[in-house]
Amino acid sequence: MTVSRYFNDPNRVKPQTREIIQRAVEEMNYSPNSVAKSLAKKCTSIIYVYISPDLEVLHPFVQLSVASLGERLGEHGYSFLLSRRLYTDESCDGIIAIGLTLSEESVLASFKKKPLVIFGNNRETANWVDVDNYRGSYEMTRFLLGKGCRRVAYIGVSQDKRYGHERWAAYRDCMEEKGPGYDEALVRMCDNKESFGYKSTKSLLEAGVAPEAIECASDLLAIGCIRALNEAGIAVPAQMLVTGFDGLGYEKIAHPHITTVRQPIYEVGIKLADMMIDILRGKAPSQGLYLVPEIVEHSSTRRG
Amino acid sequence: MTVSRYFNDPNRVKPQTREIIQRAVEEMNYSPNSVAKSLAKKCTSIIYVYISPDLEVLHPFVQLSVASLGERLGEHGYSFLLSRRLYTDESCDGIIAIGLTLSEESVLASFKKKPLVIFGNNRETANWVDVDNYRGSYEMTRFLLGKGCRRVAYIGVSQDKRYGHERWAAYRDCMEEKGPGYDEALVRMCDNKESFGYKSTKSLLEAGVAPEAIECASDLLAIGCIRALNEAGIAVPAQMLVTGFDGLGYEKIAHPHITTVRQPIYEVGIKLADMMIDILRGKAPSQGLYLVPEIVEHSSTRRG
DNA sequence: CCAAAAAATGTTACCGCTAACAAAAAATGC
DNA sequence: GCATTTTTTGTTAGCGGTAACATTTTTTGG
Repeated sequence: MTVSRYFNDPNRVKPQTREIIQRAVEEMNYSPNSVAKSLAKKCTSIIYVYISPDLEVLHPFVQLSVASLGERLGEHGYSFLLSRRLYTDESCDGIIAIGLTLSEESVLASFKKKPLVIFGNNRETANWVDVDNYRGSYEMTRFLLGKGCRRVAYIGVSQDKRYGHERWAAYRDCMEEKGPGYDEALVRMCDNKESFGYKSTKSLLEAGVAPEAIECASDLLAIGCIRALNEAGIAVPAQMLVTGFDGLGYEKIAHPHITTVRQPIYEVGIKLADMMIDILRGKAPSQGLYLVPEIVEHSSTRRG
Repeated sequence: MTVSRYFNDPNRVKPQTREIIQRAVEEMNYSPNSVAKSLAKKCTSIIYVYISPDLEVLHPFVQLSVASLGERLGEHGYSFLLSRRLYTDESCDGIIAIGLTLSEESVLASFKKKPLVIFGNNRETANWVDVDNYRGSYEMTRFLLGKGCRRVAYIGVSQDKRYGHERWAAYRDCMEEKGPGYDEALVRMCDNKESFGYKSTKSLLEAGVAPEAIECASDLLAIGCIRALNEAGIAVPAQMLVTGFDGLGYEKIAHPHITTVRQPIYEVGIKLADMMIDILRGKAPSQGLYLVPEIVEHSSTRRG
């Protein structure tokens, strides 16, 4: 009846009637049933956000979903249903997937009915947003070379993580292209944990390769790195520059604060949401989007 | 028709028919529309999880909701809709609220239609789950006294945070009841940041109050505390014991690893979910539930 | 003041499922 | 084989909205 109009476009009911309805609504504490609405309109205003169980719960990308992604969807009138399982259920308007593994990608087939946006560069299947790890890492190496360092050591995350490989490859390429060349003796690869940063640094020091800077593939590694340097009596940044990667909070726990490559995870969330909304509104979106991380300098590379 | 039965209880259709349906389902890639189901059954299998915007996005309690709470709800067939705004919309079976402020509590009135479970000890309004900060802190002080320390210093989180007050009060009471009494000279209150842990420790050292142990109200504070001690050449734990509170990951970044009071945030999520499910199943639940945090000893208090 | 146009409201069918009951088919017992 | 019970399937109405059209009321203009 007219009440439906009242809720969807109050201007389309006569002011008098509007008041009558308003009073009645308040009196009976009525609010429209959005389930019925969804059924009738064949859209739910719900976006299904899938976070791969492969991602640890404490992963910052999990937070991203609650933060910027959720906010942005909310601004456009969408709710989001978080899940760590794949449902075939389709009571949503679209799906945003975070941290998809290859095997999970196959399940996407069954999801083809609904628009899909992925965090990660799935070049073929769907629209995606990703952080350009390669470029961030490349620029960090260049940044250190620009500071006059020649012997830049690298503590990387082992290659079975895609981001670990990308960051390392960028370091290698930059050392080749803009620096003194790539030297394996200056490189250590390990798991992304504080204690491995510590061990790798010790290993570098013991090897006597005498670097002028240590570039770490994560802030966590850099924290361990700085601890090892402290123990060895090597001052940061006076005697050694140290850099990290991520910029999600850990860089400010260490002292000195760590110069890092800040991953724009909030922007990722925004872009994921925007891309989805564009699709739902019928705009043909860009197929893929790389976000460029940015170097944030702190005291671990500031001399004088 | 019979298809509905097939989906809800396959045993209630004849095996032959079952196969026919099965084949048809596969052929047309059919899956039941859960929106229509919700409308007909008048329940949605969706739990609305409200996280107060007052909580920083990076707050571990935000993660908890994605982790254990979400998992548990999922196990029982519920999805959860995360939100940082209060909707009057009622397309959910129940509401779980995290980090409610007092002003938000008033909005609960409008939510009375749906069962509500709160993280925090709202003694009056609703069912709740909370962590017993007082008890955790009390036991930590006792733990240090039990190690033979008499002069236990305290770096606390300022009192405008409820947990800050509770933890401090427990320290005070324990020092009174089980120790040498409460001495304000041994206490510093500050914001919950690494740098304030550092400053407060310096302040304690400069004041010459000569504590044997420093109890910090959070692991973050303890990290700063250890840094200050390192700088001053005071060895932990050899010359000074240090403890933290939270046990959410930070305690393992510092060296030595910090003895802490682990907040059972995963259990909180489980309990919140269980409480909600109990209510939805018609069981009268316990009104409130305190979860007891637990001391986890690491090397920052281990001598010999 | 009346016809025509515009604004406001009402009517009907349907979104896709389930509950509750009705009917038909199969199994059982004597 | 027939009545009775049990199992299986079908029918109907309705969940609470919306779209599309129909109807009524109000406004407008000459």
